[in-house]
Amino acid sequence: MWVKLIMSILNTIMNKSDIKLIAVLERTGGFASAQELHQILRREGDGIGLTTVYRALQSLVDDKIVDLLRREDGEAIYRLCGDAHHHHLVCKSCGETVEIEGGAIEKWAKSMADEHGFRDVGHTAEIFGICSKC
Amino acid sequence: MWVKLIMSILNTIMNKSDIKLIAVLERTGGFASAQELHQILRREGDGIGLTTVYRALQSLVDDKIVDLLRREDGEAIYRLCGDAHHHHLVCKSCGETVEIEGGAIEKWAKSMADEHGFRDVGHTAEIFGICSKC
DNA sequence: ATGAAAATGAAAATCATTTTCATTTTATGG
DNA sequence: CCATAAAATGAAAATGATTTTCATTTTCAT
Repeated sequence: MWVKLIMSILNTIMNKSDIKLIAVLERTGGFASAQELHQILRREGDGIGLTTVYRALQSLVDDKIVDLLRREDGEAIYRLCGDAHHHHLVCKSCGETVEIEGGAIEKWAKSMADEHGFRDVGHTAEIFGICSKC
Repeated sequence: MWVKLIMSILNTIMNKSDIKLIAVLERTGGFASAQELHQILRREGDGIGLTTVYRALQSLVDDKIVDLLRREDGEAIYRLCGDAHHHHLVCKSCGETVEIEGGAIEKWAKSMADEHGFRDVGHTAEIFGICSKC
């Protein structure tokens, strides 16, 4: 009975495809584009359609279960919100990426938001340059 | 004679279209997409083609005369590098944008780059949330 | 089981961006 | 000034991610 109620509530915001996508994102554990996620599922034998992948990702973003970011070429990439929040230092030449800690950014975003009366704020911050090897 | 030499040097990195684009970016003074810049030039009677606008913007980006950023929908937007470097606080609901100062970010980017041996670093940082009116 | 609502996916549509290619403009040496 | 090779241009086609359409399938409550 409780299970049924809880399931019905869950169903109002989530369906099987949503769950599949969450599972893949969890398994791959980082950023991935819709096209990549679709290919992974296909490779695993799931016949899910690309359209459904896009729809599921959209609804997960709407429900704030998944974050949407952009690659440098403009392609959308997704990651589970639950992932430890970090930023990236990317080499423009070889593409090497280092995950870095961004405590300073969190504080900056918070204080700027407060100062201007914004709420529910998120942020993006990436650093790009040339790594020591290049 | 000097003029000729200087012009020939300038011509190796810049042509008339490049200059047109710089002029529009200067006039509009902020971010604009390739399509918008093309429309503005057309409206002003310039018959420049969209292809040329894209090519000019690309070469200006390569020469670090123009910065390339991304709107939330992934569309590329451009601005003159010379513009005072600042960041944005954007309302996800109504789109209102506030320019904010980012001294803390500059320091963070610098120290992270140093720590990991990166050079020639740039960065992007935007904050998005819900403004007081929404 | 049955009908309504939700989910699905194939194919077409969109839209920014890039590529192709034939034409025009520009610069340079004679 | 002229010929010509190189650079620039733009129309149209190609590309690639994303969205929309729409007919079909699945789910679910009755």
